[in-house]
Amino acid sequence: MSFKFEIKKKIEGSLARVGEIHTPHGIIHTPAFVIVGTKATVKSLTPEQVKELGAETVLANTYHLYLEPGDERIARMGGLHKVMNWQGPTMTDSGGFQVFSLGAAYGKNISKLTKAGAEPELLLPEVSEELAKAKPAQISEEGVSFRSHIDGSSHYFTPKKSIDIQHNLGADIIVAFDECTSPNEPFAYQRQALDRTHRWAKACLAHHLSSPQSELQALYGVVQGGRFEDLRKESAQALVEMKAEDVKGNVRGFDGYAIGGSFAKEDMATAVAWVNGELPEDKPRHLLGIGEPEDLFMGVEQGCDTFDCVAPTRIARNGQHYTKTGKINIRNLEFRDDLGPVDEGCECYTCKHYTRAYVSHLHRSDEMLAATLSSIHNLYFIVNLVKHIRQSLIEGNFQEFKTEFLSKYKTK
RNA sequence: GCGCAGGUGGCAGAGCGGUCAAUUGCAAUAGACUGUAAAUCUAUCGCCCUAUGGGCUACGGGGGUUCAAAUCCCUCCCUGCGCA
Repeated sequence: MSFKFEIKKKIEGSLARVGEIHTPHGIIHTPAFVIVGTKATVKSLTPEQVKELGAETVLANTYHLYLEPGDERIARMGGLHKVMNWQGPTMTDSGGFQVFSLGAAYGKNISKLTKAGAEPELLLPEVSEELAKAKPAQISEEGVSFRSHIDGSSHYFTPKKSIDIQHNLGADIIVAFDECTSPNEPFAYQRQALDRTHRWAKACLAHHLSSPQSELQALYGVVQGGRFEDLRKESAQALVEMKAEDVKGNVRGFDGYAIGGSFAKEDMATAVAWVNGELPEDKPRHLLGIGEPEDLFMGVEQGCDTFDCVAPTRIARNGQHYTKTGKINIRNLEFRDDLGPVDEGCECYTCKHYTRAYVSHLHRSDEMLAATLSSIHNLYFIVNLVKHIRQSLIEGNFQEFKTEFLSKYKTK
């Protein structure tokens, strides 16, 4: 197995560490931000642009690629790296998040993160059976039935199926099929969902190790448990204990762990800390779907090695840009005649060559280049923020860097 | 000059006697977005106020009919098309 995690430096009195994840397609220098390219493309960017802005790893999605163009077709085309023309490390998500976004969260105002003091109606249990039926994802004990968001056709995912798809896709790091629950679900449901996620994790591990692909691809288990300390810790422990025999007869566990779930923002740091306190030090930890600057500092501090998030590219397409002083929406009137760069002092391609006024114009006129230039900037900002965090850990001035950055960076 | 069709909020374009400060789209002004149902979604969008209510000014100009007119009539101005 060519996958390896090396810790280069541990930070005293903290869960944070600096490391390297070795994959068949290169090294991920951790802490690292993984760029999301759901449908085997980072929206609006070529792989050359992705590489140039400093990204090492790209994450694609099982559910989306299974539907279109089909994982078997991707395999026939030569696999994810080949079709994308991306030579670096890759990950695929399992479709577990779609269990949530197309299931419990469907049609509701809930997402990966819930605002502090979320609306009371979100805390109410599902009342309408009709509404429940309208959801494209329905969970059963064995798996999840989906209706395609593209054409409405029915599909069924099981742990085994998710792993098969991810084997066909061929990413360096793949993820166990899990149920991402809503933070508003009560303990009893979280308990039940967690047991199910664990059974699925076990099935994923066994199926993965029974395939020769396990020599080439690493599998991460996903910790769930909602906002409950005992469930979170139990989840981490349960996954760590899971073992199965691989094709060569070696008994193996997960190659790494991912932390999943939808959080109330104020709960996230504690949940991550609970989990990482339980996970073994020598395995990489990925924090799924998290990536705002303040969250990245938190995640690193609490012992996470990698992160992925759609925010940099999604908000870029909607005109919003990271700057050292907080996010700005370039479409706003105040930037229409602003001849400065998007973020003063930024070394990205966009900031080196274009003005706020021009980027604003591109967004106002819905030009395709708007998405490209803005995504380059935002991805550069976040990828390099995490690189900077890594450097500060190496140099021993993480706290100083964090304090300085966050004192200037305004969140609303 | 004659005939026909039109002139409605920044633009396009509904409405054709009361339920119209006026459908809708675009533009505009903000906001949201955290394992991508997302190049998406939401709000506001005549003026003023003691604002889940009230007042004022408005559908080319002017004048009428009517309890009531963006909607009907007269007239003037303007635009497009056709014919001279």
